[in-house]
Amino acid sequence: MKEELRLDNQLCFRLYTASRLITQAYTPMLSELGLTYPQYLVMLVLWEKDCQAVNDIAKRLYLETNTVTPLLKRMEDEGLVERLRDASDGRKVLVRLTAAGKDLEAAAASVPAGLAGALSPCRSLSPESAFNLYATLDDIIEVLSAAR
Amino acid sequence: MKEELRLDNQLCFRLYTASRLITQAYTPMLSELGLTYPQYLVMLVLWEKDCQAVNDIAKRLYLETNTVTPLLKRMEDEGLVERLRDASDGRKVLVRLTAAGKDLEAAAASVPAGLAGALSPCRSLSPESAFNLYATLDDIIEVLSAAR
DNA sequence: TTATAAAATATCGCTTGCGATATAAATTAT
DNA sequence: ATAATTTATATCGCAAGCGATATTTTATAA
Repeated sequence: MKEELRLDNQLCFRLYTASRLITQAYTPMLSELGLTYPQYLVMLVLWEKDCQAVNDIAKRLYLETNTVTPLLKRMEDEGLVERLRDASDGRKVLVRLTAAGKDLEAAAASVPAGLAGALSPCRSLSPESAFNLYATLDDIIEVLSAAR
Repeated sequence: MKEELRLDNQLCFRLYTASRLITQAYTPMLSELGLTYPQYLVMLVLWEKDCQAVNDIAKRLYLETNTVTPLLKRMEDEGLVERLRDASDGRKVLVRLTAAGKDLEAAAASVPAGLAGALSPCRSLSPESAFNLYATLDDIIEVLSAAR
């Protein structure tokens, strides 16, 4: 068979698998907070800057609004956020943290360290190589998101 | 806010985003072949070695059988594979390429080059740094899949 | 001003992905 | 040999993720 079609030669397959496995590593910690992984990402966005429009959140996460809208509705049902029309632009829906949503940040503070613990056996994640990994992934993200 | 909770400091978010964007970069090429990205991965597995049990395919892709079973059913409906009980072990279902599934390999031969083209503006994907990226991702995959 | 276009969000339909669980076949223990 | 366990696959329910499309509001053009 063609060498290029070998699974082991696929960058995408590694990214896809590593991404899924890391999400799974988060799951037990996040389920204690009552969050899924994409919901956690939304919370990170809102903890950085509260009260953002749906579109702003979607862009920040490189997701489409048709993914984010139902996600936010579920989070509203959970009492994490509230959604309200922007008075100055009736098309926009602003998403704001509830008190419970704000409180969750303190509980989430230990999550990054928990994940670092799960990844600690990775010898190839030295500070230097992690830095290189970040740079390469950022490069890929920038190139492919610009192409869209 | 805590520095560790900043979205830009999340390795996982980069992997998650890069993975999704690369999958999207594949989509136009794969839809010409009538494949989704996970279906393409199954085809890569079967082109390497035809006639494998559901479980073997799932393990190779680090997926659960409850993901792979319906995926394979859809591929059977598309006429890409056929599924048959293993005569020597009635629990197993063997998955075999149809003639159409085999023929698709030739048409897929240009896909890796197409993706390489989409990624070609990435200056940080030199052969050397791609090699490092592979090694780091393999390390993460090995550590996290062993932890499960 | 009125028609047209653009922007923001939402809806619909479909495929993944996975935890929990069920079913059937093979293996092991008693 | 029969019961208990393990293995392999499948079913169910739910949350993403996204292409295509609809709806509403704002901005722009005629």
